[in-house]
Amino acid sequence: MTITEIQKVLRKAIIETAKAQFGVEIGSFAAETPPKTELGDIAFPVAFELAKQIKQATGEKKNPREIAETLKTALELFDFVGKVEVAGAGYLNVFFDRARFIDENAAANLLPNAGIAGPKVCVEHTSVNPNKAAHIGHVRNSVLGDTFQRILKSTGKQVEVQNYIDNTGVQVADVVVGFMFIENMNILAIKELDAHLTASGKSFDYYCWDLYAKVGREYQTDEELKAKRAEVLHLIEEGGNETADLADFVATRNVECILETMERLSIRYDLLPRESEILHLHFWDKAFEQMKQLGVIHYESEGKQSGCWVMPFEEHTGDDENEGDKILVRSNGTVTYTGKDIAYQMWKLGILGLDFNYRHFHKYANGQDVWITVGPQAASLRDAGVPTFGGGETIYNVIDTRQSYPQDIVRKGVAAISPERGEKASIHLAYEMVALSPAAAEELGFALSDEDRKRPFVEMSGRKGLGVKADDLIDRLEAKALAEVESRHADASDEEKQHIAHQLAVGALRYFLLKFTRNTVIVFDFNEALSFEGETGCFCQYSAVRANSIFRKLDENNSVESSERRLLACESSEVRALLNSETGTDIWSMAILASRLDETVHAAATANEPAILAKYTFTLAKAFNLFYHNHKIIAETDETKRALLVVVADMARRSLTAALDTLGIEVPVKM
RNA sequence: GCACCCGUAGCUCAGCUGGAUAGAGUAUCUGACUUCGAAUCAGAGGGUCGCAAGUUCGAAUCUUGCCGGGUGUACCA
Repeated sequence: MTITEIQKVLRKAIIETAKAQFGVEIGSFAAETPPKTELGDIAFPVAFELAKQIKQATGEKKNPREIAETLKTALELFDFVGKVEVAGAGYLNVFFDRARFIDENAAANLLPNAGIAGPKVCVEHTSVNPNKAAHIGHVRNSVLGDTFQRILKSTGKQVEVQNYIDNTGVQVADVVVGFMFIENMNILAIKELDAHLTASGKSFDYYCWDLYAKVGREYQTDEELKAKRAEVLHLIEEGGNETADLADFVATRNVECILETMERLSIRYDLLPRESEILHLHFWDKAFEQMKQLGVIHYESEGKQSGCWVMPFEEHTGDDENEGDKILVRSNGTVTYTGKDIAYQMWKLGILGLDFNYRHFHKYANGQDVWITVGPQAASLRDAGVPTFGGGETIYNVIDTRQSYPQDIVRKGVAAISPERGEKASIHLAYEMVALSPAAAEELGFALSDEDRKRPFVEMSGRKGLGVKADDLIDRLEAKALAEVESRHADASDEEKQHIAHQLAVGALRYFLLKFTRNTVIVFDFNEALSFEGETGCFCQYSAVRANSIFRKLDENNSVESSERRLLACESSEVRALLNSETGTDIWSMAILASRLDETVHAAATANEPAILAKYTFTLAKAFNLFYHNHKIIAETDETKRALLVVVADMARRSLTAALDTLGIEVPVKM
């Protein structure tokens, strides 16, 4: 039995006993992990709550300890329970039958549900405007989304990963304005430039990064240029003209660059839905129709919002008469972003009644395919082995917390159309931004105002060109890791050294972004981000590498065969005695910690919080480091003890490897 | 104005639906490589959990009010 299963059985027993003995119905109650193994494996502080309820129901005053004693007797009947202790004022501390538990879990799958295709869910993340290179703030989004997606898969969900491409928005328009009216380039010239950049080892998205910032600066003084923006935007939205073609090329090239950047971090997608198709396939019209029919939207014929279609949004009341309303269609007849997003979310949930057309976009090195949406003219491409996209049972949108308000409106809009799915089907996975300390911003060569310098942090801005570009940071991490690998494994081939350096860089960056909980603003610090010591991905990888190294040695010596490991499986009195000794408790605490992976992954999925898994992984790595320091596994002369150490070390390394894998971090062969 | 988030060790952060002595990393100081590799390990110092009330067997956690910081609040996307 796994811990989760044991917990379930114990809970049920407590509820039944409480009912039978005290006549009280207790609903949910906490099960916690005691602070130390010496205090037990699962603790239930349930007696306090029961005492209260008994008093309410019968007027009888019972001591929590007394209640706990009664429950203890009931729990001790289970054969997987070693003993139960009543501690403190009424804690119920359950100790497992250690030998039995290890016997059952030693060879078990640590993530029993992984790979089982349950209901389909959609996770949207990244969604970087395709007009520049990705910076570290975008990477936080992608790493969070990708890790969360992996967590969901580990709990048995079928996951579709989407990266929304806003290829017809103002941000793309800005860069297009830059190309057309500052650089005076047409699409041919841009293609030439692209080829030239590629040949000289530079990238298109970096060029756009600078150009975008330049356009932003020019706008401040050049009103004429700013006027071009609306013009260009309109042409892009409309499609079928030279400007739109140019924009499409620019956006697509940036998408390719961003996908490459993300692939460096083992982040991949299944689908790239584009805004251009949402427009051209008239998703909004369909949603609009439904909203009108259902009466969740109404036409304003007078007042400030005269001529607009608005959706009431009661939660947000203010002084303004129309504060509670959200405009979806402007008085000039065009639809707002919120309106388009409602239609898009409906598609994701499979309730729009329209679908995109699709084209194969790219095959990743690992064989995974990524598809992109295409317009109506390519309808014939639909049936050529195209997978089914959208229609998720639940949809997760990884979007930074500053978008909470618009996200809330979109979710309520969708809920108004589909009350049966309600607001629960759509989850905003909000996270705080990655900002720069004023010092770091100046270190990057940015002139700050006196006011900015006094602030706790300054936010990154693509528009201003202020930010740490993802590829730059990965490059720095790889270079630093390579130097370290070089100093330790000078004899390895260059290819191998680079591969290891790459794995370490990915581990460092992913862990760095995951160790903070979502609602913590990360004030970016180069020293911390580039560190390989302490609470880092590298630390966790090191622990796993050492574990593998021990097992490699074991195999070489051939001293411990798998059969010998199974020796432990017989619950001999020897093993029992050992496990209940003081060193045994130490070994046991390693085993039980390694067994908490599944529980932790579920907790992370339920709380929508990948940091929970990251913290666990670090704790596990740390515990294993200590474990192999305290216990000499290969050199252990007592055969029984050695077998036990091997089994437990194996549990730890498999758990650690699986945890790292779920975080998207690989274990190098050496480091 | 209103809404949401944050305030925990010098610094950066955890702390699960209230529970056991509030924990990590880092920095500082002191130890440990003839041992399964020291990107490691051990030890030490370091806390009025922003402030004040309240709820109760029990509060870093829940409620209220203050103080300080952040982010939103468009016929922008």
